[in-house]
Amino acid sequence: MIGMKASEMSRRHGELCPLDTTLKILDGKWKSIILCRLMKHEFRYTELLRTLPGCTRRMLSLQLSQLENDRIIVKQTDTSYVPVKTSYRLTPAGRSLVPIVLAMNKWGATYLERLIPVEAK
Amino acid sequence: MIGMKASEMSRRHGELCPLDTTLKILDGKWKSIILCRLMKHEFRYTELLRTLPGCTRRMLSLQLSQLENDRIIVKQTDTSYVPVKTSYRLTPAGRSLVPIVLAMNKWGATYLERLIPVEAK
DNA sequence: CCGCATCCGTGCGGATACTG
DNA sequence: CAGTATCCGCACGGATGCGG
Repeated sequence: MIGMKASEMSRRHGELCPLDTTLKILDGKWKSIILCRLMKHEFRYTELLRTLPGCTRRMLSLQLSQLENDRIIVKQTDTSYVPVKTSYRLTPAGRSLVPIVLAMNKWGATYLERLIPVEAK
Repeated sequence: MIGMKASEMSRRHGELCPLDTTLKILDGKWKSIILCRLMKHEFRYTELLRTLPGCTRRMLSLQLSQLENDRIIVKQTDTSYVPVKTSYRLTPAGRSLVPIVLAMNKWGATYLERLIPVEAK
């Protein structure tokens, strides 16, 4: 089950569930925030790393390669430089996910606001 | 970190991230499908269990109690019966999540369709 | 009918060191 | 600069049994 694509993972309930496919794609400690970065513009690897305090190179590589396997982002490697320059940007599929990510972010913000009075009592 | 509410969990990147709050609420093997069931109508515990092939009582209880802690669903207990009758339904917060769940489901379906030609080659 | 307690395997993510 | 390799702790979820 390791290294499997999200599209192959969503048969957990017997049938293939599109909702779980989407959730699986977003599942990973740094994926959501990486998508938030990449929806602004493309990023270099180290540049991206610097915007993610607490994220190790290992984790960044893992999350990026999973997003790449799921065709949400693409890596571009420019070998005409030494050391090599790589950059990451959203694919069409990745861009089509942006409105949903924004909707989830907005829902979460409202949820947290509404929750404060409940938590405080 | 165990038994923590989703609202308390989303500080992983230092700042509180509403997007991660939303993802955390949906994070759990059976939560998405439970929400799919409860958006139709309320369910009894065992009735719900029968619609989730492969889900154990332990897992159903776990997922339900987490959704309850996050104020997405409410449990109603009718003690006038023996054995006790319990049922679960969406809260206002839970109902407000439905459009997003539907959007994710739709996005996932389109994603899987588009992927088939890519995977096949 | 509706759970909770316990034990346990597996995989995620942290820490650290190494490389083209 | 942009990764990979290895080791490891811990939480998630499966299996099973008990209880109000």
